[in-house]
Amino acid sequence: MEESELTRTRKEKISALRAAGIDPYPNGVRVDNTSAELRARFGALDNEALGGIKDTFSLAGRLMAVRNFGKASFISIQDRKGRLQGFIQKKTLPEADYDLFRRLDVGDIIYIAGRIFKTKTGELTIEAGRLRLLAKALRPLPEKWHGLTDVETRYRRRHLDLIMNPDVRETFHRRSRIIKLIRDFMDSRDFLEVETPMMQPRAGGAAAKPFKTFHNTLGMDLYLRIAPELYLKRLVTGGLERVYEINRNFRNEGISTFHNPEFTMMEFYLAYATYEDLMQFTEELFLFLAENLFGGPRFVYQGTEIDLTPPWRRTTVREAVERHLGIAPGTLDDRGRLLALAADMGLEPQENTAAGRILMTIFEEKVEKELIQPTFVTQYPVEVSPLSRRNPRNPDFTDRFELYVHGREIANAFSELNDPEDQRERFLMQLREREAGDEEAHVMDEDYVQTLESAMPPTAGEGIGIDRLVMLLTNSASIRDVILFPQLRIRDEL
RNA sequence: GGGACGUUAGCUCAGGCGGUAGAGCAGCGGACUUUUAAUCCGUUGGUCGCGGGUUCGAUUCCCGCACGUCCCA
Repeated sequence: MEESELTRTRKEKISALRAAGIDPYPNGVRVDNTSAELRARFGALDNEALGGIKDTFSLAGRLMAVRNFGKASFISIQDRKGRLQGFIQKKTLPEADYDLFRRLDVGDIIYIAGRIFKTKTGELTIEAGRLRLLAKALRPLPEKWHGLTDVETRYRRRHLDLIMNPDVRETFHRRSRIIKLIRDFMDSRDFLEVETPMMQPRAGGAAAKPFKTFHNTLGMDLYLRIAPELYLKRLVTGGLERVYEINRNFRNEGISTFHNPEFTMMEFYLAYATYEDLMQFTEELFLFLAENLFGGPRFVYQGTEIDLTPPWRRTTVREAVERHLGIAPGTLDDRGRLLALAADMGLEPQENTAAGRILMTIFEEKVEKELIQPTFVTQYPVEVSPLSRRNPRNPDFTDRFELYVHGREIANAFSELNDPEDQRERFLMQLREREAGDEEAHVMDEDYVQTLESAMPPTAGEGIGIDRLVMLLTNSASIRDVILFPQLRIRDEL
């Protein structure tokens, strides 16, 4: 893009500053305070009390506003904690500093130091006795009243979004806090945080298409991981017993308000536990987060109150579908009835499609979006659960649950399959699906089967989608609002 | 992949049934010592997303494309 008149003017200002012996990008300045510290210390004092304080305080940040009254000006400085007002007077500043002030633009990074007082409107203010330019901005800030609202620009120029929109800063502060709280919770349960490969020779642990890359020296294909699952279970087999990882997964799939190609997942594995233990564990974790964030189990997401008070509803996939369709319990166990139901819905399953897959299609199409309050959906078909332990009473289904809140899957967990021979059979079943054209069927992983042959303790494991959880807890409608740099198509122009 | 909507100044937005466009903020010049969207006077700034078609003439109409948002698959 052609250089704007505004930028050209600013470059001329920089030249003029340099000609006057002023470095527009100096370094080494120390700042003693943040806006919030000063506000906390002095915000409650009146001018009489403040007048007794002879110390000077310094503040650095972005110049967000200038209100000029001839020989006096009010400025607004924004740092990481908020904003504080500065008062600039010709008579209290060194002449060189005042000259510099006249050359500043909104958007510049500056430093001021001086005594603190309150204006007659009661606003806490630093009366500048010194002023420095720390970094000159060449581009103007977005409009001061409406800010930056264009969604595309907000994502592509996140720095402007963060400068202009306090809500956005708050969301990402909260995201960080949530992840810290999760770590606190996991630590309190004696878990070990680990890191496992993001680049894997086989992309296993989930049903998804991977991104592929190539290692030049090793001369081998590698895949960005779609899940850390198989590595974490190797660690459990190795005796670590309680492990978790909070890290990115990569799935080569569509992008939507709930999907980003790279997303953050916490996976954890707990030896000597079952999926039923994890339901309680999940309730406790979410409640811990809500207590810390909201002071209780209830919060509002997109206009709907969500109540995390345990115990949460539990239902099997089949019960959920039967109740939703208003059909008699057990109906879905009959393959003919199942096919007919699917056909009625226009789902067109193939004659040879596994019953479990048809059931899941109906569930995903019709039931998922109805699960508003937190709900554990259990007993997933074995066909779609190649790493889960079979239910002892009904081996066509697995001891697995997914957690749904506000119609979206937030977590997925199961009692882990630790029988190496069953695991090999499951992989072979997946291999047949893959050969039949299912690109998301699990790959064969002999190395993992060999791990299980060394005996993995009975274990339960769970994955929690951190971005989706943060969406819920920050009332964000789109996953792009909780990921700092969401994936967008590249644009040629700047 | 399909549908709807959007793309006009740095930002937020108007507008034009076809004759190359306006406002506010920002910028620039000026006034102003308690404002906080400061105010007042003056003023600069545009390949109207990109490409093609129709036309004497397209930013406007038509087609295609790009990018984005939302919805559906």
